[in-house]
Amino acid sequence: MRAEAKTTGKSPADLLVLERFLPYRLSILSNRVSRAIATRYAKTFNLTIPEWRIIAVLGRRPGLTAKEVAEATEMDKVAVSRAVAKLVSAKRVSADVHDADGRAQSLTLTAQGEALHARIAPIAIESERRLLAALSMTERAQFDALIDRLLAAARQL
Amino acid sequence: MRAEAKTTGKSPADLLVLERFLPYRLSILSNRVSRAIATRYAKTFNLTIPEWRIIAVLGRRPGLTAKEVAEATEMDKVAVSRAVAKLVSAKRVSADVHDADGRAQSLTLTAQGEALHARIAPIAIESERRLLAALSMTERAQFDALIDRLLAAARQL
DNA sequence: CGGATTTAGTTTCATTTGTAACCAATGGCA
DNA sequence: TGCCATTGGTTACAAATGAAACTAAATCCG
Repeated sequence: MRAEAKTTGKSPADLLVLERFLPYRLSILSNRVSRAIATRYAKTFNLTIPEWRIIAVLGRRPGLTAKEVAEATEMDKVAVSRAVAKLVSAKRVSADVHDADGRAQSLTLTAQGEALHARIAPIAIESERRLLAALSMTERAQFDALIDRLLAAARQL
Repeated sequence: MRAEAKTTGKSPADLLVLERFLPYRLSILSNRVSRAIATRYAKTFNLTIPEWRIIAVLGRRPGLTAKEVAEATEMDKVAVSRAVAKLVSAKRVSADVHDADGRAQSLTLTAQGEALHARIAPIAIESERRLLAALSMTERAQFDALIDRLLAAARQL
């Protein structure tokens, strides 16, 4: 077979434009959003994103173990361990030995943690609302559904 | 989209469900996709994501300076500096003093870099295609447009 | 010109993050 | 029982990342 021209004449399949490449775009979008939110929480509450996630999940589901928190937040267990340690030492979360398993710990928000949760939840909702203000209601629903599908697809990449 | 039943005492505005929180979902999606792709490139080509981005952008736009690369890839200049250093020492990129500015460098792919680019581009396109296989053509277009809008919105968060 | 200011890129140092090894409690199961 | 593989969680170490200080070249402007 005849060799193709060296630098020109790329076939469409080979044309990679970073700015249009979905994984790249997702990364940029996620970073922009996360950074905006993270700096806000860091300044106001001295809270990192992993800590924030743990507060959020314990707020709705008290008594989870570290492992369950890891599953619920999709963080790995080391990250959870570290964030929990900080939260415990800040008296925002209490860790009690689990009834049925001496290794596991039952994690719950302390009163302080509850108070914090009550303050951050509305802010989170508000941030999301501000971002989504760029879309109509129908578009939001569409987007949400599409993200769901992609999340599932991405699981088995 | 389903209406939330008010079964807890909390008002809707305060109800934060991590799994449905868009910034969280975006982060998870982006991570899954990036991780899948990154491990593949790491194994096959010994290439990190920042390096990969630089190769991608120089492939289409040779002669950019580090600063321009930073802008094009949305990475900060430190990250670019480090990745470029690795690429240069691996002889994948060459950095020549810029004609008009002695501080700047003109970055181009070497022959090796070109060859690498020619190999990774189709793989990238293919990965993206596999992910997007979960969506119909119309949905892809929709999604893409929505991401564009959110990217713009996220810029001024 | 020539000093002050800005800009391109690098280096340094502190933090964060990821991987693997580790410890201790548990659950099989012979 | 008692041994061994498994599991929940932590620790240790290495690599990646980010912020700020730094070098050197360019620009501004008297």
